[in-house]
Amino acid sequence: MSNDAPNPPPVAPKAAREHSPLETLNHSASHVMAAAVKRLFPGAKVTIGPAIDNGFYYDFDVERPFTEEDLVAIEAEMAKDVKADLEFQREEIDRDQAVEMFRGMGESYKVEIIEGIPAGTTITLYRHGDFVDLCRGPHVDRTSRIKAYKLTNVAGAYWRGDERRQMLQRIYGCAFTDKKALDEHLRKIEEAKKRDHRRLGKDLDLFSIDEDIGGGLVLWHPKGALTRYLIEEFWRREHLASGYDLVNSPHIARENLWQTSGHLGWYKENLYNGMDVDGQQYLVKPMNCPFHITMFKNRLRSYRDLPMRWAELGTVYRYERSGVLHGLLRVRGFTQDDAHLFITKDQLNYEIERVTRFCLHILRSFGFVSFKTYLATRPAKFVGEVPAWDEAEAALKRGLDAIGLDYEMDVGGGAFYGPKIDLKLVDALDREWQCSTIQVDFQLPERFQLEYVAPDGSRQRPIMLHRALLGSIERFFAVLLEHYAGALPLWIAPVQAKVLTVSEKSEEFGREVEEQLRAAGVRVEKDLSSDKLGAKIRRAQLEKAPYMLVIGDKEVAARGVSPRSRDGRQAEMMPIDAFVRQVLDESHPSRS
RNA sequence: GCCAGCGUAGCUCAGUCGGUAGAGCAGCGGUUUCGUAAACCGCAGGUAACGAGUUCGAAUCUCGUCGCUGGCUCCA
Repeated sequence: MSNDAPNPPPVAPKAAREHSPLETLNHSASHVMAAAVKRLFPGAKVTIGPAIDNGFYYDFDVERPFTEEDLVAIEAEMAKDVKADLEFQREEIDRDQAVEMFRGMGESYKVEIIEGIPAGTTITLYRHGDFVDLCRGPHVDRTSRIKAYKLTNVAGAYWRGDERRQMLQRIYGCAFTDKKALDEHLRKIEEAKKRDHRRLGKDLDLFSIDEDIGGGLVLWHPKGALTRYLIEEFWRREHLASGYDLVNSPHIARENLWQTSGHLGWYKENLYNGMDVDGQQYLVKPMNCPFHITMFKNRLRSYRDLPMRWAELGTVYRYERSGVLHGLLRVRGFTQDDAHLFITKDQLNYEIERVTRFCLHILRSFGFVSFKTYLATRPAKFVGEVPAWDEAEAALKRGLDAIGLDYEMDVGGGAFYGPKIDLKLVDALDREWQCSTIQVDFQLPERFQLEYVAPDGSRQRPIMLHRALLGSIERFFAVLLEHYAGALPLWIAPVQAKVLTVSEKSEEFGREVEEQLRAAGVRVEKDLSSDKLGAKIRRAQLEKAPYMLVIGDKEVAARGVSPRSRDGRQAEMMPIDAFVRQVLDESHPSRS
């Protein structure tokens, strides 16, 4: 295994955060939009309107929600400002004056924002035409810079992201310096739609979510289940080879356990109602850790036993609010590729580095090459002692540094029980996906009074690391589908080769080829229908079969196969066993 | 959960002003036996998500419920 070999940094170091020209343009476009909205809806109150990853938005407090027609009208109204080529003027103003001014305008949200800024601070305003907005800037110099833009959708959003506060109406849009760039952006959105794992799941017959089963509960169809099996087999093999032990735990446990673990307190909103078993309350598990911990406590542990690395593909159930469910990416029942490491304090550094390397190895095996790493630190609400937190954060930092992984700080983003490393995958469309997480936990060893016997005979408390590499099989599968647009790598493709007969005359040999391939361990299907070859190819192509084996008179005569790959490449005719060798040879994880 | 939009055949979608449901693909049966992205003919398939209301009459208008989609909040 190459787990411990140093790996090159997967991503280039990121420059300090600053405003890109496109961000500035988008931000300016949001001002132009706000101006248009104020003209069309004089009663609307403005709030905030930043540039975001792929565009901008602006939140308004309005009498009634915007409609699609409103968006068209607002877009047209914006054109007036763009055409008028207005200048963006920066102004500085005293804080108290600013409060006065916005109060006079009836812009109560702006007043609230400014009142949150310390007294005596100079406030900057940006003005174009008659519209003035509290804003740090920067902006483009003139409205005519906004050559191409589109308002894409409207959505509700809470003021300051707080669901107890006013629901505002958010309009999303995007702006570009020319029409071509806008069209390119819209094309990308179309491309993303084609890759949507929900679409692919249906088209490729991989999985479904049925309302009769329940939202967020996944049915894995034969082909999806086969790929899942292949992923899991690989995962188990790699874990065993990497010093993990595999464990298994049940789906429910007595309420007591969740009382001790603390889930009944701080995780209550995600728990399903319990069930009565012989007068005892049982709960469906939302996490696997208490089971592994209980296993740890099953006997007295020695420092010689540590580190213990226990891994389980553990299926958990968590209540998620109906509005957040999304295909396989956000579900209510899912299988975590979980593991818990019980270690001594001295082992913390090494184990963090080791598990991070292992994580990269696993992810790279699936063909991901680009990652974004975040070090999430102590949140406002936390348990434990500050020195212990600092120590754990330092250990995580050292682990990342030792590997040479570039990372960003996610200040206050840690779990309440410990800091963590979040590793996000960057996919073929440059989107980030949260899958892997490596967390230090001081809390549970404490709550469960975990102990091991140290060399001096004293009882010591171990530290726990929680980690999931793929995150959940469901989410990871979705990311794989979107990354590969459904064309899964050969080693996890549910069907590796499809036998396509040209006519009935080649049917017998077609069956023979299928049987031979299957017997040799190739995942194969046949299409003996009376359709013409073109139709069979088309079907196999849409099914994203890696190899198509056309069987016609020539192949029958030569007792060979002519593989066509899904990228359209046509190989020379070869004997069946040569093709088998080729498939088996190519069917492996990406080298990492 | 909240805001908005949507829900018509397995899938993708039409359906005028409220007048009693339609296409393509898929499925099934037949014909065809064909060489690299869709052969032809036929058949079947719908309590219009569900429930109530308005109306002589509802896929169409109204209300409620459920579900989905895009966001918000939360997150593997």
